[in-house]
Parts: sequence; C-alpha cells; structure tokens
Amino acid sequence: MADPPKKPPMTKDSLLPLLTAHVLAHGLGGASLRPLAKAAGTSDRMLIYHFGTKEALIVDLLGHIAKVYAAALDAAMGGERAATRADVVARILAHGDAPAMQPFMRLWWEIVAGAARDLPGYQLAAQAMMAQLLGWLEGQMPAGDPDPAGGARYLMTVIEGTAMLTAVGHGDTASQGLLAGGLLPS
Amino acid sequence: MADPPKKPPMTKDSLLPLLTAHVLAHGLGGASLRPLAKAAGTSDRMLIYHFGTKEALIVDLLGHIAKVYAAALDAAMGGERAATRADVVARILAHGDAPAMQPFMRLWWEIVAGAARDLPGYQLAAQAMMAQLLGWLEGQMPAGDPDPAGGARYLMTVIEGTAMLTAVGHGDTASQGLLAGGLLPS
DNA sequence: TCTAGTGTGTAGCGACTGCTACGCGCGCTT
DNA sequence: AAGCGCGCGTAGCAGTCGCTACACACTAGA
Repeated sequence: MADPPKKPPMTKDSLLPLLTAHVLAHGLGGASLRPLAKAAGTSDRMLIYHFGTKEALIVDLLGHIAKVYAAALDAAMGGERAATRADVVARILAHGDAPAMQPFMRLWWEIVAGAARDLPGYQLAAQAMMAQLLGWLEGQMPAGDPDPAGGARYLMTVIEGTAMLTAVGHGDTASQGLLAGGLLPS
Repeated sequence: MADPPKKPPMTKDSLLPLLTAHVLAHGLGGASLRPLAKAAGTSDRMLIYHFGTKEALIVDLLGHIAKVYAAALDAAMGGERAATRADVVARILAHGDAPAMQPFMRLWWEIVAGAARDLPGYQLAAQAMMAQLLGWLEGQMPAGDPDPAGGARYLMTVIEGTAMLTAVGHGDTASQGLLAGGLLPS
C-alpha cells in the first residue's frame, strides 16, 4: 500500500530552518512574507498563523539564527590551542573568510544595523552571538597568556574591526593595522 | 513692494541636505520616495525628475553623506596632537559617543550592511568615509610615534571594532578589551 | 453521532511601492 | 508674436505589502 503522501506537521521549528536559509540568501531587511512563505513551502497565511505577526516571526527567526551561529562556532571549535594571540586572530579570521561563512557575514551587518536602531529582537540576537564568540575566544587563548579574559576581549574588538573594514572593502587597511599591532604572524 | 514669494530653484544640491536629514532620522533601508519628498518639500514626482531613479537618488545621497561626514571630521580635527595612542583612541571614541553623532552612527551600520551586499553606491561611500577617517587618524598620531602609518591603521581597526560592539550593546566588552590592550588611559 | 477545535487553502482588503501620462505656465529664442 | 522646452502639480498605473474573512477537511472528546 503506497502510503498516501501524508504531509509532515508544520510547526515553527520545522519552518525556521527554511526561513533561515532564505534570509541567509536574500537578506533580512527586504524580506517579505510571501517570498519567505514560498521558500518554506507554505503561504503567507500560514506564517501569520504560526507566528502571529511578521515582527514576531523576525524575532523568532533571529533567535534561531543565533542558535545556528552558536552551533557553527561549536563545530569549528575543535583543534588544539593556538600558541600565540596572533595565531588566534589568524585562525578566526580564516574562519570568517571562508566562503561558507559569507552569507552569514552579510546577514550579520543587517543584524548590527537593526540592533543600532533598536528593532525588536536584534539587540538580543546580536548580544547572544557576541557572547558566544567571546566564550569561544576565551577558550582559544594561548596556554600561558598573562590575561586570558582581557586578552580575549581585546582580540574580539580587533577581530570585529577587521571584519567591518573587510566588509566595506578596506580589508588591507585592517591587515596592515593588525601587522603593526603585532597581531598577525608575519 | 513686498516681493512675491518667488520659490528658490530646486536642484539636486538643494534637495540633498534635506534628504540627508530625513535618512539620518529615519534610516536608509526603509526610505521610500513619498516620505523623502515630503521631508524635502516636494513630491515623489520631482525626486524622480531630478534624480531619474530611486537607485540613482540613493547613490547621490550616499555621496553627499560621505561629504557631510568628511566635513564633520574636518570640523572636529582642530586641537593639538594627542600625546599617546591611548589618547587618540579616547578622543575619537568620545567624538563618536557624542549625542550629535548617534544618528550618523545608526546610519553608518546600514551603509556597512549595504556595502556587504554590494548595493550600488554603498561600497564607494563607505570607502570614502573610511579613507577620510584614516587620514584624520594619521594626522592625529602622537609626534614621536614609531610607526604612524601602521599605527593609524591599527587604531582604526580597534576603533571600528569598539564601535560595532557598542552598537550591539557590548560596549563594556570593548572597553575591557581596550584596557587590556593598553589602548585606554587607565 | 454530534460538536468543537485545529490546520490549511483561496480570495481579497486597504495601504503603500516606484514610476508615468498629461497638462499647465513660464521664460527663452527666432 | 510664435513656438518650444523646462520645471512642476495632479492623478493614476500595476504591483506588493501585512493581514484577514471565509470555507473546508480532519481529528478528538462528549
């Protein structure tokens, strides 16, 4: 008996990954219900039914994205400790430059812009992701580092500055700065 | 003879400051022609007439904003040189934290997000503003600094990282990082 | 078996989007 | 004086926005 194509239940949790894929590809700012619904295989009607409001959908989606980011960081967390701070910086910059990370990076700046404008959910998601990155950095600090906690915050500031300059096409400026600051292995 | 209220000619150059004020207040992403026109005292019809296209309007507007930013930096450029790199950082962070600069900062992250998505005009405007800031920083480096060019790039990276962390509510993380990096006067 | 609630599809609402067609008055040239 | 193009206002186009009204199928409980 060819079982009839019983459709799996549609829940927030089954929708969020599909929605996440869509915003990673097309951005968060210009996202509207009908394209989102199409990407998730439903109708705008159903998105409103499950999330109540577009705003609530975005908030849930940002929370989900933060979790996806945390999982991605966890997955990249393996490997032995770096020997120097410069090695930590080099490692994480390489991770951020990977092609697989670039849709996420593009999305990240939209999240920052939303957080700067106090859009609901943006600050929370951004803070969660930064806290995750900070924890990861603390765990990656070299073994004999004199100030792992402060050093991790220092490196995070430098890394985020580099990411921003790279996003606007001033990546070489950042590289020269890191070199001058002794934060890149020559 | 009370001269009749002859309306001044409407040109791109007379419109751009008004449009700039509007996007500083309301953001760049959600800007649509009719509210923009209202802020400039015209109609959407006239904006299209003068700029041809909304996209062209945005490009022109970004160019104008970059010039406004350059002028603001020039105005803040006065004063004697700082004595140490930490003083340079403190000075520029204080400048960025000023309430008058915050509408601009909010706009800035939208520009970064647009540049990361390769929207027309965004990269150009962002690069112009960063180049301006870099020049300003080079001129502000302490007199006896061993590597003014590299040091300015280093400070710029740190400063932009701090700005981003501040935008998402992780400003104290950045402060602690700057302290640990010896870039804040204790 | 009747009923109530839950999930889903279709159709459509009013508001808004970027942009255009058309007409009108003004100052310039010939 | 006759035309002509430029600056501008009014009105409207087709399309999209978030959201809703309504009908229907299905399952669970009484």
